[in-house]
Amino acid sequence: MELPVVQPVTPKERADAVANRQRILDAATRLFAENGVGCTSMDAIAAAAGVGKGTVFRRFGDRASLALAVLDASETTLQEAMIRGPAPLGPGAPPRDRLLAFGDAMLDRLEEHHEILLEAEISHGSYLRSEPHAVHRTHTRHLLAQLRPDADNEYLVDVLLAPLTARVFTDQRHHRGLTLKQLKAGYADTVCRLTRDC
Amino acid sequence: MELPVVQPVTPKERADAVANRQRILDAATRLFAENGVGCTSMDAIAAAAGVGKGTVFRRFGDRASLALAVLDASETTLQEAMIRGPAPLGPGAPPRDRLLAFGDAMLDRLEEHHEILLEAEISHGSYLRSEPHAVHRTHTRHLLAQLRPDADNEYLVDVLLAPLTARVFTDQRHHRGLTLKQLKAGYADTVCRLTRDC
DNA sequence: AGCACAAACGGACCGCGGTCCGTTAATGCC
DNA sequence: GGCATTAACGGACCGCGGTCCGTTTGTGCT
Repeated sequence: MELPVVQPVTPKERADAVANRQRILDAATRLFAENGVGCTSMDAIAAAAGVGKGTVFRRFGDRASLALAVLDASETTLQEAMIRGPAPLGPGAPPRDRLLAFGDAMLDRLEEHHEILLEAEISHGSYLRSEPHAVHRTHTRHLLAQLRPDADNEYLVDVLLAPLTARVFTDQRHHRGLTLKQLKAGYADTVCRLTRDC
Repeated sequence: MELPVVQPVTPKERADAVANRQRILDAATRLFAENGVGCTSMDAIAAAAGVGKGTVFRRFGDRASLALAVLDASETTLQEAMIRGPAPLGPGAPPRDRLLAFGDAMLDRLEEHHEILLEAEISHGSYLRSEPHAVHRTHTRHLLAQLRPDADNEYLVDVLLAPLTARVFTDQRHHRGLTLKQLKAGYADTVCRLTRDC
C-alpha cells in the first residue's frame, strides 16, 4: 500500500532564477530612478541586469507586472500596516478613521511612486484586477461594511478607490497642480460626505 | 506703408484630404465593429481606407485620437443635449437632477461604446486632458457650483467623473458583471450623498 | 562523479504604433 | 491651359513590447 503523495507545493525555484530575478529588479529600480520610467525600455533593463530579454519576460510576464514587482516591498509594508499595524491605519480605530488613514497612506504612496504606479496601471490589461488593487478593494469594502452593515457597498468602494489611482492622482497633482494637502483634504471630505449617515 | 496682413484663419483643407479623412473614419468604424477594437491595427485601417499609413497618422495624430474621432458625432450629440437640449439633461431642471441625468447619459454612452472609449483612454497620454473630458468636467463643475456656490468643488468634480470613465465602467460592467441599472443607481446614490447638504 | 531531466536561458524574430522624407498632385494665379 | 507652390501622400523605416525555440545549466538520483 502506497503512502499518500504529498504534492510539493512550491516546485522550488532554481538558484540562478532567484538570482536573476533580483538582478532584474535591481536594474529596473535603478534605471527607473535614473532615466525615468518612460525612458526605460525592457531591453535596457535586461542589458543592465546582464540577462537576455526573454528572461525578463519569463520572470515577470510583462512590463506592468515588472513595475508592480519593483514596488512589491513598499506594497507589502502598506498592507502589513493596514492589516496588523497600529491604529488608525491598522485595527483598533473606528472604521471611518481607518478609511481616512488609508486614503492618506495611499496618497503618500502615490506621491512617492507615482511614475511607477502609473506605468503599472497603463501598461497592460486592467490594473483594477491586479492583486494589490484587490487587497485595497477588500480592505475598503471591509471598513464600509462596518459603517453600513445593511447596505450594498459595492459601488461605493469603486467611488472611493477611483481617486486613489495613479491616473487620477497624476492628473490632479502634476497636470493640474493641486497639492498633496489638497488631495488629502478632498479625499477626507469625500469619505465624510459619503458616510455621513452612519 | 503696408496694410496689415490678415492671416487666413482657416488655411482651407484640400479636397482630397477631406475625402481621405472620411474614408479613414468609415474604415475605422467598420473594422472596429467587425473585428473588435483590439484586433484592428492602424495598418489595417489604412489599407481598408485605401490610403497609406502615414495619411492616417497625419490626419488623426495617434490611435487614441482616431478612436475619439470615430465617436465625435456621438460626443457632439451628447454635448448638444447637455448644453441646449431638453431638461433634465439640458437647462431648466434643478442642478442635482441635471447631474443625475448627465450620469445616466454618460453610462448609456459607455454601454454602447465602451470598447472604443476604453481604447481612447488607454492608448496614449492622459485621456483626462482630452477635449471631450474637459467639457464633461466644465459641465459638472458648473452644476456643482449652483448646488454649492461657496465651496471649492474641484475635488468633487474628480470624484464624480472618475466612475464615468471607460476604465472603471469596463471593470464594473464586464469584469465584475454589474448591470447598467446597478451602475446608474450607484451613481445616483453617490451624487445624492455627496450633495445632500445643499 | 556521472547521468538524465527539466528548468532556465537568450537572442532572433514578430507585429504594432508612430515617424520621416522623397514623390505626387490639388490649387490658385496668369 | 500652363505653371509654381505647397499641402498631402505613402510606404520604408524605427524602436519597443512580447514570443518562440534551440541551447545551456542547475539539480536530484544513483
